[in-house]
Amino acid sequence: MLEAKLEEAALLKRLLDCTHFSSYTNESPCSPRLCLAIKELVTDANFECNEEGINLQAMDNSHVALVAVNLEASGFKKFRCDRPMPLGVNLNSLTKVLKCAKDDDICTIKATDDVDVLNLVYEAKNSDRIAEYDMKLMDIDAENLGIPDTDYDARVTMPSAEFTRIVRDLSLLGESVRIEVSKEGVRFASDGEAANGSILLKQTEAAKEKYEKYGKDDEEVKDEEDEEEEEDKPKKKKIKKEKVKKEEKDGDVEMNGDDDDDGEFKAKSDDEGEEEQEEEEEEEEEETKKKNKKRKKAPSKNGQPSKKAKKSDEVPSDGGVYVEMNQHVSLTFSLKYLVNFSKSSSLSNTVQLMMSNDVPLLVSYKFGQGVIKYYLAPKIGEE
Amino acid sequence: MLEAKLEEAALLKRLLDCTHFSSYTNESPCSPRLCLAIKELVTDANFECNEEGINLQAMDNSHVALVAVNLEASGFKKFRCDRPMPLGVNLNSLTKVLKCAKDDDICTIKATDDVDVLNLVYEAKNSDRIAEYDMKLMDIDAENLGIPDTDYDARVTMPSAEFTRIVRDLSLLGESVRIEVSKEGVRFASDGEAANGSILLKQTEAAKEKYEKYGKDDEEVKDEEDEEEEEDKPKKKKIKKEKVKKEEKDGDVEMNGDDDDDGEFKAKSDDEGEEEQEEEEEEEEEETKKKNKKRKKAPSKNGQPSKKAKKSDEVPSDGGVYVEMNQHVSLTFSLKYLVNFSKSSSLSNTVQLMMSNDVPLLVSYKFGQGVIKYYLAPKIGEE
DNA sequence: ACAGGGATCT
DNA sequence: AGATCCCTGT
Repeated sequence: MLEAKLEEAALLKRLLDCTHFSSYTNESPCSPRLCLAIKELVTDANFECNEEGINLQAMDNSHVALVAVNLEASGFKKFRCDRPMPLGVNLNSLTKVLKCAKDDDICTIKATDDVDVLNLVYEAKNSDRIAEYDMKLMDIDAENLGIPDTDYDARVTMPSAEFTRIVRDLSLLGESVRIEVSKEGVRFASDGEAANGSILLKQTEAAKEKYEKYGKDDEEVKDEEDEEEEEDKPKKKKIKKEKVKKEEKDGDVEMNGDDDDDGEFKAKSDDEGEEEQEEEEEEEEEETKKKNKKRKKAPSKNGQPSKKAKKSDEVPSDGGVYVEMNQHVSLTFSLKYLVNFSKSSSLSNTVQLMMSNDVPLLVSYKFGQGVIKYYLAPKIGEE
Repeated sequence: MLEAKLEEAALLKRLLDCTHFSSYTNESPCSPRLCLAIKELVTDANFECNEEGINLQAMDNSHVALVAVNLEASGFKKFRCDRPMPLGVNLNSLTKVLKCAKDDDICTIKATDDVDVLNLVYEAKNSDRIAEYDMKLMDIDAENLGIPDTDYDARVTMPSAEFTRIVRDLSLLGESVRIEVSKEGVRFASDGEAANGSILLKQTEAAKEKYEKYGKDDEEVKDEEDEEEEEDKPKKKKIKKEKVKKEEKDGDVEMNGDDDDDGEFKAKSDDEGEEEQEEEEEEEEEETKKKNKKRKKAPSKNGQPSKKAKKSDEVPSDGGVYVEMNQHVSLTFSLKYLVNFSKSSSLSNTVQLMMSNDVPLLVSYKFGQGVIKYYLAPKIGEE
């Protein structure tokens, strides 16, 4: 059976907003015909549960975008999953049920081995209210969506709010955006009927320092866990750039630091998982203000203020932009999807864009309990 | 070609809010049927650019109201316009493009001589972000809207916030307002189904002193420009009040200090027009904190604080009311337009109402970089 | 505390 | 497409 307890129901609620994007992206007056095109980008999804946590993968109905969420077992206040089980969830139903939770409720989800029902319990912090819901589950073909496993040629790390702002702005003008990473920085450009727009973000030194280790925390954490490569870290950091440029393999590992489901890292992951649990408790203590997660008390330079009570990010949002690239990339994407993706800024102050020419864009938000990744196929042969 | 750089994009954004008023003035619950009546008061406008600055004139679609904006070249951080050129702008498009600017961006607009595209560049203060937009221009018949060139019998100078409040309040009751200037002050009265309202503003001594020279700076500046009537100035100032009362002609000139394009006053206008430009600059100068440019150093007594970095006004808003009149006037206007006009309170703390019986009202807001003037025909034979 | 803008729902 | 509600910014 599965039993997972979350300190705050808010996380699930926000996560579902980010997954179950169905918005009427009618910001494109240029193409009102598209406004109704999306309706529901994702309606059903399998929540794959195992002892390491919960993974969700779903492809939008038009098979252009893919969303993958990973919640680590350590991100829960309590997590137990005796055997792998897929929970076939209708996102509309889950959205409704989650609306019945208050943001600060303690939320426990349970499923028995016959996985035909998901049990959700919302408990007020002071325990004077307990709400319980049973949601029917469905049988979804666990078509394992081939997550593209690419070595990206460019990675952009930037404040999620800025990304949100950019795609929202450009969606006022046109329906697609060309993202171009070059030595001068990253450029977002869109052509519309009324106007064309182009935004160039230059890398800042501050951002470079701040984000240099971002996305490689996994390693650090790992290292820390391993406890033996402490002295290695600094080295790694220093050569990181070179790695990206020279060692495709290692560079990619770093670039893909977010990858969760790769076999070869499994062993290590296991360790992490258990440790993380401990950390979790630690965290709670740390989270004096929020539900943030910063697991290890790593040589954390990301001592983040965690402004509101909403975002649980490790990096302040006032960020600046950090660009890493092996080669110039230029890709065109549908803005309506990116606008949807950018709703994840409620989960993290930082976003990473990973790109290589002619392969899907990866938009990744790391948050305290895991990571949400979006993949979007580029438009091809577009003007 | 045209190249104009503004210290803050916010000015343009606010200006467009004031020009492109399309609001559903549904503040009138009394007449919900009117809510949809306006939709778009002004959709397109020509931005007339020449070496002296930028002028915009537009009439609302129902030809009842007219808006005229003058931005002085001196109000820009940089301004260059090699030859006069009209930029035919769709205000909807410009609104969208301006939404893509952050308020504190440095904004540069450029147009080449073929004026088919307006180029807007938004540069973050720290230059790590540069956004560039190209907006298509259109060909608009430069129907030179006959701006009424009246000698006004009454002028009311008051805090713009108070005017905003009054028209908003009265718009809750009825759809028109009678504005009456008499010796006791200025009265705003509206009759509605639910209630009638009447607001009397009496002139205050403080306001008299404060505003005595407001709107007449033009003259001073003019004199300065002319450079030869220096000795005349003090004289003029002293008799100013008398002028208003005795010499209709001269009084009007003063009262009409803002008029820009009048045929018969052209000769005089010419002087005045140029003068105004200078005054503008004066005003800006006073705004020591903003993007001022102050060319001439006038004997400025309006050393005004200019609170925030937003409003660029020469007079504090805590104002009081100053009334000048040659004769009693009483006129009735549509409140929905006045409510729209009053949005310009974001540009200036002070507003001037100029009236004569049976001619359009002139509502004028002067701000650091120029002036925005609204003309509204009175309702006639109304109850 | 109020106003404006954005997002969601009908 | 319009109206209402919520959130953010001033």
